[in-house]
Amino acid sequence: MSQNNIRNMDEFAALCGISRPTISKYFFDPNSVRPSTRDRIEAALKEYDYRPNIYAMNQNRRLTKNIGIVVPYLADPFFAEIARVIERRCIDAGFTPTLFSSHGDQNQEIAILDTLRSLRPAGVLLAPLGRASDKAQIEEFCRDVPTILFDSNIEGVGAAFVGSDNFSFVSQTVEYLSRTGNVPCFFEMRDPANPNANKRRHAYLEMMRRLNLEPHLVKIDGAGWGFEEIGRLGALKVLKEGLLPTDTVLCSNDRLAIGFLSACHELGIRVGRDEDCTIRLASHDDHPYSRFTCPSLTTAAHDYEAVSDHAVETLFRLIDAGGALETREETLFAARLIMRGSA
Amino acid sequence: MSQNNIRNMDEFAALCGISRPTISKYFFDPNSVRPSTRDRIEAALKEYDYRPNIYAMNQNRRLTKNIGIVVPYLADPFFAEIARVIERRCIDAGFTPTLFSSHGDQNQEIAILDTLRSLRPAGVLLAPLGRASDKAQIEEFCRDVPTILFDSNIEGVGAAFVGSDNFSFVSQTVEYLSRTGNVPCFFEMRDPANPNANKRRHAYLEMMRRLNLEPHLVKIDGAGWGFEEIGRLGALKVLKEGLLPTDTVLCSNDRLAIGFLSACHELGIRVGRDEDCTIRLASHDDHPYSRFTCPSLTTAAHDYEAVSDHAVETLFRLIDAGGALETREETLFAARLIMRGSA
DNA sequence: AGCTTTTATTTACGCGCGTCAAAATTATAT
DNA sequence: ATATAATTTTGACGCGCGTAAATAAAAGCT
Repeated sequence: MSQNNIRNMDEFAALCGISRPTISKYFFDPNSVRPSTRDRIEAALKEYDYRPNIYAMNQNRRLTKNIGIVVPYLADPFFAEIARVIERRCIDAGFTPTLFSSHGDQNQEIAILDTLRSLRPAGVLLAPLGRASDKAQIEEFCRDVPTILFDSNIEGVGAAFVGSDNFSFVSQTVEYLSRTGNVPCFFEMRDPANPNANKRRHAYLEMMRRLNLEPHLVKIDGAGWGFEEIGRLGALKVLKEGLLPTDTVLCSNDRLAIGFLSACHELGIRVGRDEDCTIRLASHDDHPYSRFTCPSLTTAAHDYEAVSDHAVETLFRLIDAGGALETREETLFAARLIMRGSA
Repeated sequence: MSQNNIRNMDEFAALCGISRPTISKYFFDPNSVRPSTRDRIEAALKEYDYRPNIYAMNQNRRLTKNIGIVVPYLADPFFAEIARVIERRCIDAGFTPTLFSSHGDQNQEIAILDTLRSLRPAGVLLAPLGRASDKAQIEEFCRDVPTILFDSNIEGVGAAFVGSDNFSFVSQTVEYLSRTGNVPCFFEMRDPANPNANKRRHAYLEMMRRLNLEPHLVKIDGAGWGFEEIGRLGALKVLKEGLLPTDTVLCSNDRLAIGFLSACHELGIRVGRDEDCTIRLASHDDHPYSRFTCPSLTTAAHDYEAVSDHAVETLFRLIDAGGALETREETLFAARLIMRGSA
C-alpha cells in the first residue's frame, strides 16, 4: 500500500486508467462493471487504498446504501443480540447499517426517526417501543421511508412485520406446565409496555379455556423498562401476601422471571421441579441469561435467526421493489420450548 | 407547521429574511449569531421544519459534529449502559453520536475504525477489545482521529484514557472478604481478553502480600466473550474435582461470577453468608444483573457516571484543543463496594 | 469481416452547503 | 453624536461525486 495522496475519485480514476463515471458505477455496485474492469479497479484499490467521500457520495444518490436499525432498549441483551445478527446481514449485503436505541423513551424514538429521515436510508428495520410509541409519528415516518417493523407490531404500519408467534410461545409453556404439574397462573405487568405482552395474556386465557382450566392473572405494578426489578418487587409482594393462586407461575417474559427468582431466593422459597421446591416457574423469550439463573429458566425461545434473517430479507425485497410491497406482510415464527430447571 | 416544500438552505434563508451564510453559521453553532437573529431563525425553524442536508453539510466542513462511540461487546449490558450515558451527553452537547460494537471480533473492530475514518468524526470514544485488538491499527487510527480510550487501556495510544482503578476494586473486595471470613482465592480466565483482568490479578496478588496471606489463583479455560458459560464450565470443573483452595471465591468479573453461581446451583452448593452456605462469592463490575442473581452478588461497582462523564468531557476538551492534548491523560475512578447476599 | 450488443469514455452540469473577502449594516461605547 | 466593534449581507467559488447524453471502443455473434 503506497502513500495515500489520493484526494478524490478523479485522481484515483487517473491512477487506474479508467474513467471516473465507471469508477463511480463500480462503487455503487461492483457487479455493474465488466469483470476485467472490476479486477483492474480492485487491484488499484489494493495498491492505493482509496475510499470515496461518503458525504459527497450520498448527497445526490437516488438511494444511499444506509440501513437504519432501531431497537427499543439496547441494555436488554435480547435486542443487542438480534441487532448484532441483523447488522451482520446488512454488511454482508453491501449496506451500511447504523444502530439506534430508543432507550425506552418516546422522545428518543421520535428523535431517532428524525435523524433517520435526514440520513435518507435505503430502508429501516424498526422495533418500536410499543405502547409508548407515538404511533402517528411512526406511521408518518413509514410513509416516507421504506420500513420493516420487527419484534413489536403496529397494525397497518410499515411495509411488513416480522416477529414471533406469541400464541406458539404461550401454548407450549401452558401445555407443558399443566401436563406435568399444576395449573399455571400468568404473572405480568399491569400495563405492559409491549404489545406482545397483551398477545401473550390472550394466548394464556385462550389456552386455559381450551384445556378447560381456570385462568388466573397476577398483575403487578411498575412502569418502565427495568423489568427485573419490577418482577422482583411484584413477586415479593405477591409471595409475602400469599396472593399467588397456584404454585405454578408462568411469567410473561424472562426478565420478569429473573426478578421473580430473585424474590424467591430472598424469601427462601425454592423454585424448580425437585421434591423440596414449592414453586415452578416458566417464562418466555429465552433471554441470553435465562440459562444462567438459579435455577435455570424453563422458557419458550424465539427463533432469533429466523426473525433476523426474514426481517432483513424482507427489507432487501422492499428496497429492490422500490420502497413498496404489494401487500403488507406479517410473518410470525414459532417458539421452541426449552426445558430447564425452573419448571 | 406548514407544508415543508423547502428544498435547500437558500429557500429557507429567503423565508427567514436572513442571508444563507448566517443560516449556515447558525447551524454550525447557534450561539455564534446574535440572539435576535437566532430567535428569528428558530421561529422560522418551528414554522417551516427545515433541516440542512447532512451530507452536503459535512462535505466541506473542517470538522463534522459526529462522534463515534465504539464498545467491544454490546450484548454485555455493562457496555450498553455506558454507551447510553455517553450517547446522551454527546447529544446534549450538540453532537451526533454513532454507536458501534466490535462484537468481540478483531476484524469488526478494524472495520469500524475504517468506517469511522470516512465519517471524519470530530472525535471518537473507543473501548478497545483489549488483547484481541490490533494495536498497530488502533494506534494508527488514533494518530489520524482525535480519540479517547475508555474501559480498556492501551499504553500510550489515544489522547487520553478514562477507566476504573482496578486496584481500588480488588483491594476493597479482598479486604472485605478476608476481614469477614476466609482467605479469598482468585477465579479468572487463563487468557483474559481484557487488560483489566490482568490488572485485577496483580492487584489481588499485591493485596494478599500486604495482608500477609497466601494467594491462590484459580485459572479456568475458555475463549471468547461468553463469560457466563466459561465461568459456569470452569466452576463445574473446579467444584467437581475439589480444586478450590478456599471456600471464599473472588471472581475477576461479575459475568464469570454469574456462571459460577449457576454451577453452584447445579451442584446443590449453597452460596452466601448464611450458616448453611459452603461458599462465599464476590466479584467486580456491578453488572446490571448482579443484584438479581441468586444470591445477589457482592461486588465492587464502577462509577459509571464518572467514567462516562469524564470520558466525554475529556473528548470535548480534546476537540476544542484542535485534536491534541498537551500530555496523554490517564484517569482512573475508584470502585464502591456493594455488599449483597453472596459474600 | 461485418453486425449487434454491451460496456466504457468524454463532456458537462448540478447538488447543497462551507467558506471567504469586501461591503453594508447594526450594536456598543465614549 | 460619533467612533469603534461586532455582526450580517452580497457575491462568488469550490468541494467530491452522481448522473445524463453522445460518442467511442470492446465483446459477442453469425
